[in-house]
Amino acid sequence: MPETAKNRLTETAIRLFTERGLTQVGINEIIREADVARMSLYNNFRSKDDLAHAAYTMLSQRRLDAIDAAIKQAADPQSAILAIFDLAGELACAPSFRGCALIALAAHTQLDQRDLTALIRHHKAAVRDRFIQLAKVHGQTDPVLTGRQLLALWDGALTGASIEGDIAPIAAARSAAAQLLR
Amino acid sequence: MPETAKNRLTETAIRLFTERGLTQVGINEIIREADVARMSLYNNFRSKDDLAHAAYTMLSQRRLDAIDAAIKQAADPQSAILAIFDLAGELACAPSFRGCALIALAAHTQLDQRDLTALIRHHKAAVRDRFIQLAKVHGQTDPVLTGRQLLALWDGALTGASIEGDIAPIAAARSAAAQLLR
DNA sequence: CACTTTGTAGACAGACCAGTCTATCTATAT
DNA sequence: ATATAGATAGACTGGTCTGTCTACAAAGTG
Repeated sequence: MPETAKNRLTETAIRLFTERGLTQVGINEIIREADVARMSLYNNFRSKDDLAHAAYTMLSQRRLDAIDAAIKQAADPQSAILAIFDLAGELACAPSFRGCALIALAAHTQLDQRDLTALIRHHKAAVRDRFIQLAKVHGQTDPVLTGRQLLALWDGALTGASIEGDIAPIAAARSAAAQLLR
Repeated sequence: MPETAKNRLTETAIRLFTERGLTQVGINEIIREADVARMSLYNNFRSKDDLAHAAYTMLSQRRLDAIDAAIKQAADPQSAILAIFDLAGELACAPSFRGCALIALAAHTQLDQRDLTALIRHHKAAVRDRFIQLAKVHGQTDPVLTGRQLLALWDGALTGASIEGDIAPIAAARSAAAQLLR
């Protein structure tokens, strides 16, 4: 990936938005941190929301890629599901961890920001579909229900770990996932 | 409760902060909706953060009171836990439902707002303690772990319902709670 | 009546915000 | 050599934000 102004902007936006949230980061800070001129932002993106859409899209894709990589490495569906929760544990170990950035984004978006709302829904649906698929292969009688249960545990684990500043909620959610698969 | 300016401010702040989040509501809107003069805010509260602290404290207490009422009405620990998830379902039916206001607050607070951060932690610890107590009375071998699992389901349920605009995540979390208690 | 409390209306300061515009610079490709 | 495309710095507009200040009004209490 070349070091273009556009890429520096997107990467910086991902980092700052993840750390503090969409509405708590101004474009002045973004262009300063990205070491880019103000007009380079508006030549590459229509608006701050447009940059946010690009940044959160990339963020979502990377998170899904990490989940898919964890699934691929696992020997069976059950260990794949547990590996996904281990991934949450790794994320939570970063000092700047502030929970799931997409959940935080949901708390920052207004109802009229349809594109961002759709992005959040799409991301959560994608994670849910992976859980459902794994539950199905694992032989659950109602894989859709189990998938939804696992997603609730996942979201609750990341949220709880962020609030408490501890990975105990993730460990608990992981064990609950294992119990649900028995 | 008398109709003082202070009470109108607190109630209005609770409503607006719950609907849109701390940083998305300005004091101009609050004083307009509360039908109160600007100085009545600053005569009763030191700052916007001070008003927020009062509003979210009351909000947290009301949520805990509702949980305690649901517990009291239930015949046994298991049905008490399920009743708490039914409470989530009722909350999610409100047209202005936007998920757990304390989780949203966590997404809006900066690291230097210690009072608000402590309030969020305290609230989640209080909910967790109720789950732990119920798990204990229900005879779980590791009630602290079960309590943490139930809290993760609760947080994930409210978050999921808010994002999807549907109570399916709450129903799934409720069924997962029932499974964990078996 | 005098005094205090509580509230009101609105101007104002100082900071920050997103987004526009201009003028200049630089590299590359023709 | 020149044209083009991308980048830069920074002024500027119009708006919003929190918080302060002043001057005034109503209402209860001694």
